Amino acid sequence: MSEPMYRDWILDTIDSLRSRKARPDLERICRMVRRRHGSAPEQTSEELEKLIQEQTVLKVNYKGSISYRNAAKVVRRSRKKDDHTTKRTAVEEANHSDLSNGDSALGPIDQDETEHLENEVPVSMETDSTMEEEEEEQEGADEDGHEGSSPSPEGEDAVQGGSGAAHPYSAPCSPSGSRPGHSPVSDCPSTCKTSRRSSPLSPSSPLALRQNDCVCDSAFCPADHGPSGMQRNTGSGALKTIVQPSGTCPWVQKSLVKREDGVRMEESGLASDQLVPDCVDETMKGPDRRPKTLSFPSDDCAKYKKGMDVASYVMAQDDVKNDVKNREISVKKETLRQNLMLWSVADVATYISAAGFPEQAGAFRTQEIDGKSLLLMQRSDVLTGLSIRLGPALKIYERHVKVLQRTHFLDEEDDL
DNA sequence: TGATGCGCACGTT
DNA sequence: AACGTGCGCATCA
Repeated sequence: MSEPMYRDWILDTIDSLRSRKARPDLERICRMVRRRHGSAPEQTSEELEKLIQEQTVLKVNYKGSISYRNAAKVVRRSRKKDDHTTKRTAVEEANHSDLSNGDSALGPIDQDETEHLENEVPVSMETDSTMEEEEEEQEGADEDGHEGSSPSPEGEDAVQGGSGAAHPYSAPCSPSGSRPGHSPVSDCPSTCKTSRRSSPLSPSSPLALRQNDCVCDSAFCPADHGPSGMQRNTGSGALKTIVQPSGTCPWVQKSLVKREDGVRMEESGLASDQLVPDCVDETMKGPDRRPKTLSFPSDDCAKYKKGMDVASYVMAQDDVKNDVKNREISVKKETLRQNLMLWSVADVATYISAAGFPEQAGAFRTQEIDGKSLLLMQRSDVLTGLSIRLGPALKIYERHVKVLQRTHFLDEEDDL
């Protein structure tokens, strides 16, 4: 994790640049940090990368160039409707929903966020891995996309859109299939159903939260998998949020669940639809997006479309989704059980941030809450012991802490 | 010369 | 219409 001091410097710098309407790019950030604090650009760059991995800072490709966003300040423009979340499993909710918190909205992750980032393309680490490809290649899921797969030529260039092209990325993204080799940063156009991509992330991965929803959820693979980022693309413009994986997360094991019917689901129990960092997203996107989250094989999709009205189609998807979710959850639970005790303070903070509470993640970090501590936390600890606002605290406790604890302890009981 | 301020255009919601 | 973003230019130190 990055040092708190650097985090503050960088976030302040990003805020400062934004306030003066200057693009918060690497060059400006490094320059300002050096000027203000005397820190070497290389060091700043390094710390910035860490922040990106922690999702404290979002790296986005906006109008053709890379920009950095203060995740805590990314505001979602539209609120998602809560009802959408109703059907989700507790786990899912935990993961997604909250994202919505006002601030969180910002959270890079949540879908909303992503939405609002519209034009931004998430850039994953230097190279973005494309998630799209993953779909196809998936089997190998891990490897592919991740390590840096390809530089993202288009990623940035693509963006070239600077021209204002409305959707610079659209092309690339589009049908994921369209571009086989593509750029690492692929975006999925809205057309891409989110569901399609399976994410390499492990369900438990905090980061995972964000990704999904995005339409393109890219798989964001934390650490182990190299740069996988979450990408989201709004149909419209091409926004990709980039979330970078953090190298340290234990949860990285990926899990892809493949259904018999061939549908690949994201394992993350976390939400299939949620995010993102993207992302970024917010976890939940509007209702309209939900359907996308689940991907059906094209045939099935066609069937549904033919025989059902939209509502039925959506419901059917939910059913399928739930079914898949249950499977995913079991996988997730195992992963969680194994990893939660191993989560470091940074992992917990990343999780909280990824869940849509970047501002509150710092409190967990400050109080040095690691996986073990998280399991011991009581409601009052979260509500009053972290000095965070009540609203976010309640959401964090009910949707995340409690869920994680429950999942963890239930598993233990099962083992006994 | 570099930092900063800000009008304005653009894109999305 | 409101809002976020950032280019491009003017101004300041």
